[in-house]
Amino acid sequence: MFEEINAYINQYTLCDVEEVKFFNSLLQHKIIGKKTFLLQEGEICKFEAFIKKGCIRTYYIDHKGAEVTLQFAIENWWVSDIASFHEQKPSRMFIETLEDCELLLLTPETKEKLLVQVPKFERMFRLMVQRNLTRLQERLFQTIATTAVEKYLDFIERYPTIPQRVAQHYIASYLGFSPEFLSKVRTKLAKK
Amino acid sequence: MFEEINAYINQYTLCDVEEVKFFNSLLQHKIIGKKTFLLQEGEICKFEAFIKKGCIRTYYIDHKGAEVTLQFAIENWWVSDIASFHEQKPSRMFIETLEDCELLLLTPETKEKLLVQVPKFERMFRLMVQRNLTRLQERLFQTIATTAVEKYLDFIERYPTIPQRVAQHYIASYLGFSPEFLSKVRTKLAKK
DNA sequence: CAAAAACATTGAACTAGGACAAGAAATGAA
DNA sequence: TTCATTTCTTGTCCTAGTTCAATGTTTTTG
Repeated sequence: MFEEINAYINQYTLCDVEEVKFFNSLLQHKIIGKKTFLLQEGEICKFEAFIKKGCIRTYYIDHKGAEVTLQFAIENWWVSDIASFHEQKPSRMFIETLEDCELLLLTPETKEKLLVQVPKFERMFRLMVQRNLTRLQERLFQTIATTAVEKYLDFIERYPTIPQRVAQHYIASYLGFSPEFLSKVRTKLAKK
Repeated sequence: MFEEINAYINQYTLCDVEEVKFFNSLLQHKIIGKKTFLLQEGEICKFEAFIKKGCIRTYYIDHKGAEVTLQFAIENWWVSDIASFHEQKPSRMFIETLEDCELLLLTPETKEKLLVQVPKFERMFRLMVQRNLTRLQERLFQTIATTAVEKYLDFIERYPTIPQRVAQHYIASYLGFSPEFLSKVRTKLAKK
């Protein structure tokens, strides 16, 4: 049940058996079907979810009604709206399963319990957020500085398994352009 | 000397006098003139700098030679290349003073010492990075989903003091468009 | 397995913003 | 206080990406 997540945390902190046991005891196991919302705009995010199985997408809706995908998360990733989760304030985003999923959840309460009992997890979460931040800085830079073709090529190189798992227009909404244009980019690349 | 930074950390954690003293003892005071690089691409970032006085900008240079500004930092903000600092690997970015500055610096060593001696600082740094991440998520969304006019209006509302302190073309490079176009946006807005 | 729904492709007309060039204004250094 | 440098503005032409609409394809569901 906990192999994947324990392997994950081991990348960040070395814990003894008791600590790992305690950590595992706090996790809530959840199975959920595809095309289901874990969070919708306006709700308060009650979870940080580790994905054991499946694929999840987080996105915003802009004032013209268009979706902007923030993240695709697959096995061994975490999903949450960090701001909403930590400050327990209404979220601006949607979190939706794209496939049937198997998740392990922390709640604000269990996370807090964990951090109080085993403070070394503070460091792990800090490092996780730091990586995330670094990645997002790169992505912002790319979004501003590169062309559609470059963005697409970088995406399929960086996340080679995602295109096989999610609809193409979701990828367009991640890269920041229209589905039609992504289609044109792809045919252009295919011709070469 | 330490009023500002101690007020800053008090927002995040309550420390007793001894802890604060220890924290302060680790900080290195630095005065540095304007138009000076604290970090250049390829170098390893040796600091996290708290700004007591002055204004600093961090930016990337893309493969066409154009600058993309990641952050303007002023009094009571921190600047660093987090990825380079923590992993002690070469940076992709430039950090440059725009005004004469007075800084308080942590190095990888002093930060580590602090975290070992006073682990509650782990939490503070985690929360700092989390806020940063949240803000960057919003900014990415905005970059993708809004027009130049909207971006500019949001910028001057969010950071009203920055336009008086930095050259306009830096703001353009933050917002992700050309200086000429920002100028046109501004004249258009002025006419209304 | 058929019908419906969701998704992808292609083309034509359009637009937000870019690139370039030239001049005006501000800042700064001696 | 002048000359040089940097910054800002304005105009013209150009292009990457959008929008809309039509058609084809794949997936889902009853």
